[in-house]
Amino acid sequence: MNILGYAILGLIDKQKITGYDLTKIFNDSVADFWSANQSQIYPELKKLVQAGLIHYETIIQGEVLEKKLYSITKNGKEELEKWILEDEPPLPQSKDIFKLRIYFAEHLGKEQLLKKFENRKEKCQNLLKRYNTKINEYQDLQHISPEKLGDFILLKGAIKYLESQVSWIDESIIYITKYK
Amino acid sequence: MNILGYAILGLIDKQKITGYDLTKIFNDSVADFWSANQSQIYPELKKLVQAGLIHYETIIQGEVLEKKLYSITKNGKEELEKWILEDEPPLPQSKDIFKLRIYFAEHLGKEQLLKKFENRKEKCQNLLKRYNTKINEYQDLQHISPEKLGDFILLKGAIKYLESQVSWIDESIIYITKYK
DNA sequence: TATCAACATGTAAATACATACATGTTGATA
DNA sequence: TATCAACATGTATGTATTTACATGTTGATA
Repeated sequence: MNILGYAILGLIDKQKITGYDLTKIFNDSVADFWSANQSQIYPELKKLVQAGLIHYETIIQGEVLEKKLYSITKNGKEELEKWILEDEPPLPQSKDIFKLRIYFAEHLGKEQLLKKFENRKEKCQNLLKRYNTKINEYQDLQHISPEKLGDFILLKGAIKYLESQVSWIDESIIYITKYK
Repeated sequence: MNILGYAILGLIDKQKITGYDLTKIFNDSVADFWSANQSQIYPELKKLVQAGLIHYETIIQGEVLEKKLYSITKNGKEELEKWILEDEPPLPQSKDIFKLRIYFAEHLGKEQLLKKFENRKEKCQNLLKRYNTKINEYQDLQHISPEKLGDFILLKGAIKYLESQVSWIDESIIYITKYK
């Protein structure tokens, strides 16, 4: 089974959910460490049902609109837990077009280079703002519920990452200004 | 044209190079922001030749071993520069199995969770050691050559990222110890 | 009551990527 | 001189992912 399958399994395990809402989650809340298109999700859900790891009940929304509410099976829960306990793979490699272009910075003038960094900084700060809003919901750190601890730690990680990016960008702008 | 094509174009532009050495570069020096398998590279080189963006001379190594030394064409250089100047896409999304599993931390015991973080920390520190060795080659910051500025800045970025990761992990270990 | 964004579920086609297969040479060293 | 890691170039197959297509409902609001 592929990783997306486990990701979906884990999300369904947290709560009964539709394919549509799964899609939103992959584009919002978990986008920082996993993502998937809607066109991947529906087929994957089908596979998981066939494998007996999840099942669904059909809900009628309004007059006729059918939506499928998925939940995890005992078998699915077992598979999920087995997978979570597996050894971790090597550090992931990310692909970053911006950095790739910076690697070819010989072709860029000083101003063009600075502009690219300023632009990147803005993007980081926008995302940072969103994440900071989110983390304010976790005021009561002392009594954080066990099932929210992972979410909180990951959000902290995303924020730390973005902050380090911004600090790197500021530093880089100084280097470029001085030495380019 | 896909991004790998531009990546290869840019690398060839820096120096005449073989497919074999390109492969090594994608697994070593630029792996932090781009990567590619050997099975992608050879077909891509063929496409770039067909598109007239690169060409090659055949070199004989030893008695009979033929290797193809690629260089960029005028046309290729133009395409490359056009691409480098393009607007930057949104912040890249990376996929991280470790973080995905942490998101499902309800299923992990305290010790298991701590072990995963310790393991991650070790991996970060190993890579950090390699990068720190690398950056020591750039002592003469004052007179850094313009074509090395990008490399240096990116290496700095990779190090900053790993350091922030390690700091995040340490912080997380404290949270887990306290609140799990 | 018309409009429209959000809700809801899927498929098709193309591209990108990883893993494995396949073959042979060179050069160092034991 | 036998061995073996590194050099060197490719192809085949399967999987993962993206982009686009395709259709219809619901509920808010103008």
